[in-house]
Amino acid sequence: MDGLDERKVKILEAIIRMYLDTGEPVGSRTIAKDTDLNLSSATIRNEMSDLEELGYITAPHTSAGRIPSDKGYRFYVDHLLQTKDKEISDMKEFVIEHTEKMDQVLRQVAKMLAKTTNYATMISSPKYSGSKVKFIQLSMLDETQLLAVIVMETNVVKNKIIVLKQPLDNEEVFRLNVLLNSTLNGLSISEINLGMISRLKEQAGGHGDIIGTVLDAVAESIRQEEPEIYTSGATNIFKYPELSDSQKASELIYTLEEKQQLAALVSDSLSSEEETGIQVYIGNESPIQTMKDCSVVTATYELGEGVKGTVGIIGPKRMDYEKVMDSLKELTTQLDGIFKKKST
Amino acid sequence: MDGLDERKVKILEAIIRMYLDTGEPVGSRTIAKDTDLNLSSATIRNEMSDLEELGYITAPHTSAGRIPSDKGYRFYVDHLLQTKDKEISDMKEFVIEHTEKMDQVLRQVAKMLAKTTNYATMISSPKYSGSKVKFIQLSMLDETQLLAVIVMETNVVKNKIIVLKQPLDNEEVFRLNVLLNSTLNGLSISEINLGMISRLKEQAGGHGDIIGTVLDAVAESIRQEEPEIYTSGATNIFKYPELSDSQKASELIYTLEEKQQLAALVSDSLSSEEETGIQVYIGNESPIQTMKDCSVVTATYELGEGVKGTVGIIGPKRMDYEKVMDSLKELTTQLDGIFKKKST
DNA sequence: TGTTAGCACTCACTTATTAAGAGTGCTAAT
DNA sequence: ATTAGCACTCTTAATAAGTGAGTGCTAACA
Repeated sequence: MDGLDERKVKILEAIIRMYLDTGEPVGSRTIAKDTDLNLSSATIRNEMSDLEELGYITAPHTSAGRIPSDKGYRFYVDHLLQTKDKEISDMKEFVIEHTEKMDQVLRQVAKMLAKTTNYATMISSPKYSGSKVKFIQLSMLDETQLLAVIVMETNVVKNKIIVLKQPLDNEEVFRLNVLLNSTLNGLSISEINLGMISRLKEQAGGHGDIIGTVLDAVAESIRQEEPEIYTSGATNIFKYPELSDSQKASELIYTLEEKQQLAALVSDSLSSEEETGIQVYIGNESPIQTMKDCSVVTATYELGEGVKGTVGIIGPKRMDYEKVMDSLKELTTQLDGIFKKKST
Repeated sequence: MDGLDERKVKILEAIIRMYLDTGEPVGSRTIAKDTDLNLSSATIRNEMSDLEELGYITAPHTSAGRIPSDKGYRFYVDHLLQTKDKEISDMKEFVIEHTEKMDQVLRQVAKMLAKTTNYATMISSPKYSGSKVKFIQLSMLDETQLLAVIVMETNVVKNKIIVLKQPLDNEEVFRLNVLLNSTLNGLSISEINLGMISRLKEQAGGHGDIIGTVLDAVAESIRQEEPEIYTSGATNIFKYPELSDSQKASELIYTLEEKQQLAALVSDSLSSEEETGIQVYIGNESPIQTMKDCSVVTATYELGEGVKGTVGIIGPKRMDYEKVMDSLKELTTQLDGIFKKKST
């Protein structure tokens, strides 16, 4: 197993466990005492020396204990950590009442997660990639304003107010409504092609510009827009001395506040084909430079038919991986519940 | 003038100006040199001693220079600062296409402002207090789902999906639409009373529950909901050493992240009857405890007919009040432009 | 009487020195 | 192979000394 005998593994695990707990480098004596190996500190030292040579641990300076390296953490996560594999409930059905409501749920989720884990958190809104048009309706608000309401199959509702140069009478509005619905119903954006658009405009008889604007709104609703990302608990990083010096904290919080860079994390996480949907980035494994001193654990949640989003936890490398991964699994199932309730 | 002769005022001003610039306590020699008073440092010292006694400045310790006290800053803002009074454009007309779009504009504004000022910023979404119903429309999405679209006079659009036990036929939907529009059109929430509601339900003939849900949605649209607050540039506070120790930074950023407490600031600022709409909170004058080491400058923007919001800048006490106040004035006029453009 | 030069004094901040402690690596004995 | 012992290293905390900016006071001056 990667050049490690059983004893080395035990020692490595002990080192990591302790370090996770205290955040302090751990020395040979501590290990000798707190482990059931019944070895002297000297022996442990020898083993530690080996482990260092193999790259699993490093010493911050000559006479401190050792701390896990990225490789060490990686080993821990991959081999040592066996989470109690809770059954992941299959979430299939869901209805979303409102995009706005969705907002609040996600915000709340991020907040709760931050509070319970004591780490910084992020959550991306689900990506409605292949979503289809369910219903379109135009109505005149007053002489110059036309309201377009577009409902997608996922029940995402989009509104757009179009300012007209001259009013449309009721009959025309009705005609356009029929035209739009009969043509676009059940189509996803990839199925709406140029030919169809020009045909539509033609049939609209002089109101081609309106059709154009409406179609733009439709496109906007369906488009692979970069998903919204919500963060919370940024200030939790101050709880970990190794991250809270002015420089690092500032950078970190900035990336959390700006959100933009987090998109890389989201798409990376979404594109991965992990069975469990959980992904762990340790230090430089993360696509985000400013997080090189952190670990990031992400999970994918899925609300049926390819509608996916990402939840993530950002903390120090010595984060409690076990707890975090469990929380995330738990959460994904809870999300199911939340969205189901929203549909009634 | 508050027990200050002209010379004292000049010295006080010099102290504040310098301190704003450097963030360091300023001593008598510096003043003696950098001022056109042609006095020796000893004289300045005497005057400074007086100023300290009067409470305008304090010494952080025996042998440092002096820094302005809250009272000193207050004097500066009230008497010494005469901003070039740019004409505040009267913003009357406006149209808002989308609540969602609104989001983005506000977010963007906060961001820009943070970038140009190098302080943390916040902006509250406008409060549509007395807004009236312009248009209501119900439509069936499928057998069980009814979509209610509510448009307010400010062009805020609200959607609500109502799940039905049994389908409504087109005729009934039409009837309900007419009923709702003819009854509610042009009314604000305070004008929709219980009598009207029960009458409506009665006329709805068996669909009272639907009316109820729709009315709830209407109420939700108009309600004095606490406005959304957007913040940006939280990490700017790290640029000011006096705010960036772990403890203070954490607290500050937390209040910015949580937003909730900022509501106090918004309502305080909105309720004030300052002529210019600009409000300055120095240190403990702010309603928010965690900002006792900061100053906050807020401005009210108004988009016609009592629709108001607040923009704020949060920085160290030694913030560049002049620049900040100008920026805010400038911004309020710009906001006008932005919202006007959105309407075309 | 207001202003100024001079001087002793204070106090934060910097740098150097020292001491203590934790931990390692190596060697020699078991 | 394991372990005890010991010299060595390096961080951290504590202490000391020096520096310099700045003050407050006093006495002289215009």
